[in-house]
Amino acid sequence: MGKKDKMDMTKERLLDEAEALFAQKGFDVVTVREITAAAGCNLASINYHFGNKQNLYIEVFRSRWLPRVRRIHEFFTNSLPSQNSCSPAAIVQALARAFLEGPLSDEERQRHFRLIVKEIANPTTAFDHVVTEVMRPFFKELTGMLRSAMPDDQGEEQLMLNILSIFAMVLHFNFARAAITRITGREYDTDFKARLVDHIIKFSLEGLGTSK
Amino acid sequence: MGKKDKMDMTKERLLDEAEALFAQKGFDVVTVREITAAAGCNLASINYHFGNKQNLYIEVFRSRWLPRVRRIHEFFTNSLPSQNSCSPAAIVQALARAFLEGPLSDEERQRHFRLIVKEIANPTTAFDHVVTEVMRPFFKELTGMLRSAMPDDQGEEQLMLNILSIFAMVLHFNFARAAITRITGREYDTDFKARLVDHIIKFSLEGLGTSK
DNA sequence: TTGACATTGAAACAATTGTTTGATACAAAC
DNA sequence: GTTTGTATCAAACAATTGTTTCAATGTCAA
Repeated sequence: MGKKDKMDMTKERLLDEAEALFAQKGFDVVTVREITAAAGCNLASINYHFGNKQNLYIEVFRSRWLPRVRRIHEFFTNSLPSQNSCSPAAIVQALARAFLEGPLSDEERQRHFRLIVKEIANPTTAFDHVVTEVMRPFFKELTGMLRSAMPDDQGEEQLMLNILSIFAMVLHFNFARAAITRITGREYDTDFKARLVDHIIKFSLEGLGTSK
Repeated sequence: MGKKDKMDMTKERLLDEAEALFAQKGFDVVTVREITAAAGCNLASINYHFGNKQNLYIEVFRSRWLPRVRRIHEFFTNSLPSQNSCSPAAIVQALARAFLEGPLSDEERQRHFRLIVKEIANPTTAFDHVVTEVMRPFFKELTGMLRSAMPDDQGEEQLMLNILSIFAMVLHFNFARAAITRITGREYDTDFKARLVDHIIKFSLEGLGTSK
């Protein structure tokens, strides 16, 4: 095994373990000792490969989060019946499915949403990249699609609120797992998750007010 | 001014400033030096009055968060047209109004939701109290009300998901302020907030599927 | 006024944090 | 085989953390 490979392996392991821990506990709670121990490498390796802890965090978003959301977007686009002029129902369904049962594994999805929810709660510099590179463009794309799809033309603000509401539910049911389980007594088993997807799609569609 | 008053003042100030800071930054990021400085008292006062930092956090929930959610609940009950057998629309409207334009000031509300969202994201022992004392009972009450109010009797699970979805939106639009502003470019001014209340009520009602 | 008690204050404490250092191991280039 | 450069390692670093200590202060009861 070449030296280059070994270095890459360490770097990749660090990114993987760091993302998992950051998503689970948040940036400040996780220690570099925790990450390096999980990655099975030396304490100094984070500073060697990434400069400092903050840069590692940024790099997690750049090399893990962004590619993943691009995969989701691709899945969404491919799920649409036709490239332009779909029904609102088709758009919402493709959207919810892409995020909830798209290309991500269950563990991946949980990591993905927990990470971004922490950023939404307390935005850091990482959020700037995410907003400008992914969120704002995707948001514009969606409003454009929905505007031409909705029968009665709603205002820009109404469209915006509708999309935000759909994302609100997708985010909520993913990041509030533990709480929902404790409040309702319902476990997040395969059954319940499938039920959730159906519910979110149905609730969102009705919420749009175009399902009738 | 008596000694007792002064002591109470310090304790109250500590609780106020602690809640504001915990809501803003989260438990681990906030330092006891930050809190005591904001409260204008000595570094040791937290340990003197509350034993340790963790107890202060618990006490914030007991003496600030719980009373506030009881006020909201009272507001909700009083807003209902009649004590039993209301329409789903009336229930949802009273619910959303109680949380979004109820007895809480705007700043209070933001603190309130940011605090509980952090607990939902990463539950501590404080969450146990909240779940058993407030959430689960309120949840049961709501399902009971809605069950008898809904025309077609939906399953327990369906009712549960509907209520969770409403809370998902209430929580989301309160805690994701900064993110929403950055994504959409829309400020959280009086206008927008009023618009939000209307939207959440409408979206939720449609989502319930009983507005037709 | 005196003594007991509760609160505040400044300083120090031990533990943990992210980061830096210099030695070591090792693969590729000459 | 020597040199060069990179990655890893144990150890130490300076800074910050929550907590403790003990003297000083002020209040109320006797």
